[in-house]
Amino acid sequence: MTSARPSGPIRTRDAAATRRALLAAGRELFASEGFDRTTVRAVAERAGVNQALLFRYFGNKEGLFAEAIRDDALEVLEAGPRRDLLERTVATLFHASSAADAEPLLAVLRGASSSQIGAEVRQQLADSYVSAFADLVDTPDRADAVLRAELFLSWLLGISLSRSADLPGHSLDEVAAQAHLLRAARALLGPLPATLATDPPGS
Amino acid sequence: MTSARPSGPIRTRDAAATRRALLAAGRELFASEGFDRTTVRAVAERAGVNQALLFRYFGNKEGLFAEAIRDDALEVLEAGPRRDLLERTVATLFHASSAADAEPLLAVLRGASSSQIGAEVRQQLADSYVSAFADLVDTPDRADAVLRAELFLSWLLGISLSRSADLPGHSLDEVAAQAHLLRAARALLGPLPATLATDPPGS
DNA sequence: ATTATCTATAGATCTATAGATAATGC
DNA sequence: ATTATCTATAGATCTATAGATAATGC
Repeated sequence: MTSARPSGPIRTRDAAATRRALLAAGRELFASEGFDRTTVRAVAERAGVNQALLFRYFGNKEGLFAEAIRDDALEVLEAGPRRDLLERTVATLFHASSAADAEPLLAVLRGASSSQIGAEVRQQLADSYVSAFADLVDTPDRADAVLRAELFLSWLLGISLSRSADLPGHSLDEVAAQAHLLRAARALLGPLPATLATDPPGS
Repeated sequence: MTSARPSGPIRTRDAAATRRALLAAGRELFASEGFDRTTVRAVAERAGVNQALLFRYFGNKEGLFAEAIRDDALEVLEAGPRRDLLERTVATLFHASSAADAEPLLAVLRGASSSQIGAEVRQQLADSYVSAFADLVDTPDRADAVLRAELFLSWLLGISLSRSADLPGHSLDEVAAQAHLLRAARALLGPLPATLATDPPGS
């Protein structure tokens, strides 16, 4: 018998391990390739299991996607105090290559390319992020706060796509990019400048 | 607009008109569906021509895509003074539904989902936009200006995707969204605030 | 006996091509 | 005669399923 290893031998009958391997492989591929360009055979191959098992355990490709992004897509959201959410999210997005932590977030974002895939789960996750970002906006107008948060989430989506496609912007100074993104995000989510605010600057 | 055929049916032998119809149909579908989810049969059907003609005139699907986005993708860039580029681009993006003017821009952006499709043409167009946006940045550091412009283009991509998918953000107040986007874009592309600006390197 | 895994393949696309048909030009 | 258009289909995927095989539990 082989001694137990971290990623474990999959051939041995172990339904739970097979499920986990498929979920992990799915998350990786969905994050880097998007839903459409990820094939079930590629997921199964990466997981080291027969592709028929994907259907046995998840019904279909969309079932795997939904479960893969549901599991821990809120990880970033709950990885620290809400105060640091902006900085933490940006850092996660830009460090996707070094750590696998961003995969659920990326998978959610990239799933957006396929309009009807995992709609309810994806919508729910996107709403969670939008709601959390909206909480950072200091305004009594909730609709406005949500609008700004949605614009920010769109930005994260665009950046993640640009980096995985070969559009410009994937190979540049990441530290500077983070700084610029954070600065603009604060302008987006922060208080309106006095010239645009409803009441004029009193002092 | 969906089936507007200028002069008579396409059945009449007219290679030029057939080409134009395929290009127009391709632009529309590539803009709204992206490259992957657009089928050659759907393009041909929308153009009202036999699908075999697409291959006759453009070689393959990618050939159609490349020619479709090359034709007038720089339209927005050249539709007015560079001074107004930011405002004009944002307005074009948000008014995509009312006018077909944004289709080339959207097609370029959405083509980003498929990493290798029309790579050279797409890269060239993206570079044109990035370069134009970078020109708006008032800094002697060209690399930094390009970086900021790339982040902005990524934002446009994310917004266009969010609006065509069912992610949140597609049905909200567009006037307010434009205002927020412009404000944050100015923070991104504009001069750095004094607190963050450092001494010029090597001064 | 149960069920995790594997083999083999159906069925549905989708891109692309070969060759037939038919409308124009000479 | 040339060539734009159409028919029919090849060939390559890809998702999904039915049923065989083999490892575990009772």
